[in-house]
Amino acid sequence: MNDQVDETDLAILRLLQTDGRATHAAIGKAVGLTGPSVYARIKRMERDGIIRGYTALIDPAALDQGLVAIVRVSLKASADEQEPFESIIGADPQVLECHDVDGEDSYILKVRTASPQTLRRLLADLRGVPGVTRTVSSIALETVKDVTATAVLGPVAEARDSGRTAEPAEDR
Amino acid sequence: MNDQVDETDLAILRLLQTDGRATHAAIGKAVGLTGPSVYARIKRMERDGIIRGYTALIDPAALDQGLVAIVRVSLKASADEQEPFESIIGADPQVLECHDVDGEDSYILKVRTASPQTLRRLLADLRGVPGVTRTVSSIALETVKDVTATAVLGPVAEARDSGRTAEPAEDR
DNA sequence: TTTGAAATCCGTAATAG
DNA sequence: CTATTACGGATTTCAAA
Repeated sequence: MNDQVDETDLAILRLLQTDGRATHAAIGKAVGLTGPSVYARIKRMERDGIIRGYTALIDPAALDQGLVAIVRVSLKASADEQEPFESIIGADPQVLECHDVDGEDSYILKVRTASPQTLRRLLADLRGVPGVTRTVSSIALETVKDVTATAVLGPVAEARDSGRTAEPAEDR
Repeated sequence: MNDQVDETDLAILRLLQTDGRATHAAIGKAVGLTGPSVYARIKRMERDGIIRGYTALIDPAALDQGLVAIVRVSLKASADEQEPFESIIGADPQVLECHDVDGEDSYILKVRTASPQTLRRLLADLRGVPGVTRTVSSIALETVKDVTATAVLGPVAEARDSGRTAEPAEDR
């Protein structure tokens, strides 16, 4: 499943997550390679889908999207209700995340809006989607942390535990 | 509060969110400016904190961080319990988001781990933090959507039309 | 993986609108 | 005040070994 990602690759990924516009030469100096070597590794990882792309991190407040809310959505338990919901979610740029979760809820969303009023409108839209029976919103008073960078913990090769598939973590 | 961000800036931000490594020349061609003009605008937005940085988007599975969970945390209602919690959250690279929310919960986290076992370990750490009285986890069976790009809906700091523009501003 | 090289790009400066 | 042109230096990208 895991493509070959050695430690040099991990170091490159770490640097690219810190600065997505770092030059190949600078990356090379940090990892002990030359510019073209770094270039080749990056191109390979882009081809393999390990690097999905690059993006600028924008201050949401500057785009008048300063309000964050987590929305838990309950959907009627019939298979054909998911399709319209997910396509609407995908089309709304104010919905940044949508996770199909186990447990009590059907989906958990992270949304960004300009104000409580625009959030209200968004929630009204969500509740209008066929199958949606309930939404519970939690407005973020403050976002303590919000990073996009996936943790780069170490070489992927080692298989410490590959137990079975996800079972609900029963915590309370 | 809003810095001056005109429609050209918005177009640049949109392009940079789509491709954080786009060249100034390419951006310029798209928005009708030359490379140096784009460069000046970008530098200004970086200085103003509108552009916070650049990052590569990495496939979490390639870094063995394929499991996503949303964790709701309840904290004892005393002011001095927040500090240790937030500092621990900030130090853990597996905690990607932490929102201080209103409502029933104290915090809502988004975490990434390798497996249910590592999630279990993370939750055990969280429950060990002084003041934490309860955690409720929802494991993502599938992440339907997960974007970092803030929606760029339209001009923020009011724009009086200077002629016809391609993209009308919509209030949402 | 490295070196080399060509095309492109960046970033500054000076100028013009 | 912002955009454009001009230009030296850096970077990307592709060869070849």
